[in-house]
Amino acid sequence: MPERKSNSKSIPRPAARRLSLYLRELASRLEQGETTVSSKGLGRTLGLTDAQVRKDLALFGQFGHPGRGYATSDLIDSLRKIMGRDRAWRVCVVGAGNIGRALVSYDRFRREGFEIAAVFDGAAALAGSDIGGIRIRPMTDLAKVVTAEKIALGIIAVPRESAQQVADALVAAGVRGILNFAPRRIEVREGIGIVSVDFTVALEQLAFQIAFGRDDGDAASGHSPDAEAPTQV
Amino acid sequence: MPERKSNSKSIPRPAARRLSLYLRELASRLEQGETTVSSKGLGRTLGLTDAQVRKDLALFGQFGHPGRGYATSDLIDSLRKIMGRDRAWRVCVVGAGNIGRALVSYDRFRREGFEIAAVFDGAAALAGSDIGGIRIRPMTDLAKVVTAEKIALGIIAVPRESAQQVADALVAAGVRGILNFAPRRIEVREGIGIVSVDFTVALEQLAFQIAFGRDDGDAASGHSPDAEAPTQV
DNA sequence: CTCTGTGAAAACATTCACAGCG
DNA sequence: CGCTGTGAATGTTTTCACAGAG
Repeated sequence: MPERKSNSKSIPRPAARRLSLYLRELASRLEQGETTVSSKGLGRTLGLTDAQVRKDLALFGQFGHPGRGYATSDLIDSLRKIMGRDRAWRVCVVGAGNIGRALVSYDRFRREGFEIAAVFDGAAALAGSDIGGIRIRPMTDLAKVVTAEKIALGIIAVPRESAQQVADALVAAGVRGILNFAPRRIEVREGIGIVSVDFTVALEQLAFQIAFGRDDGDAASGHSPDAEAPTQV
Repeated sequence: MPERKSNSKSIPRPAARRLSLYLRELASRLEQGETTVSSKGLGRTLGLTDAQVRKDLALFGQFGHPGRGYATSDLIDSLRKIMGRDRAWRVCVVGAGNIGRALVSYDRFRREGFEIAAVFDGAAALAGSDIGGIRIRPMTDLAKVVTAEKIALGIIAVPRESAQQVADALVAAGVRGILNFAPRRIEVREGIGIVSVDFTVALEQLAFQIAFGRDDGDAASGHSPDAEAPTQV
């Protein structure tokens, strides 16, 4: 087996998750007018130690100012860049059922730079109708539209049975990553990103916390990137 | 600070996540008629090593048969019991917007033993209307209904701004755990379960995988239990 | 020979603790 | 001082590797 190319420094998996939390919290703080934050303050509201926050940020460079903390706005800019959030992502949703429709109507995606550029559904009956002004297209148009609209990410909101097949079609059409809401593991070839969210698993983790009496508070996490050699939720 | 009571043996946090995956995969295999599974076979389809699977299961007892593997049906029963899935859970949804409506219509919850017994929304305008036959009730009825309907879990599907307040109301009403879809960390007192799912964070993890070129495939995970001394997604 | 359960080793992640900057 | 960045220490999770059961 060939050596796996290890990007730059290789980011601890748990750290990658936390980066999103930092970004979300920082945006909130900037809105509150906090122009500067300390690792202690950030860790406090996220339930992490100050050392943890500093270690995570230090993975990508030196963003802080000794004695002063981090400049909120600058740190946001840096993190956005690191996470690929410094540009808009064009997204398509496959499946116009309950979940698909809710996602298409979820305004936050657009505000955060994830623009839903197309919606597909296999049911001929739905083709031509629309969700909040976005037309539902037949699956047969997928490859054509993904290319024409420069769509980089696909969201799977179809039943379990057709999920892998849809994933294959998305990858063949050229998307670079998939967010999967179907309750099964999706396999994609190396180089394609994958994150899964399973609502039932999320509720089950909750039941487990209660039934088993976990006392630690961190842990399960509702979506999981289940990539090439994956774990998934 | 007092010693934290450690339940039974204390389950590795990542293992708790995987338990849900085992259960989901096992159910699928039983349906296919596979009456027996090996740690290797299970690990294979979930992207885990066989040793990992055995270690996880061994945390709770001895379920396997050397030379033979695990009896699918028995293992499912054991895992269901361990995870608190051997009984029905009554759930309420707070927020009748896009996400709330999609969740109420998500049939899989009921099939898996999570029954949505009530839906609440703060907007007076919605009170009285219904979603798939379930009446939307005003927030003022929350405590009364949670008690009367013996609701144990609450799902938060309201905007960020009111999420913590709704969480407090749910806990005060007596729920034992909360599944949060609002994009912020929710604080609950010790003993109350919490898992969060943030769609934007899920997409962001995907963007990160692509932008940063992560090559490992496991990692981020879309929902996170952000309990008392939490981490959250 | 197949496959589990499990100590022991290795890998990984978090926390500590402190030098050094402003 | 307050606060960052970081090696060293500690704690946790995964993998290895094998004894023993069927």
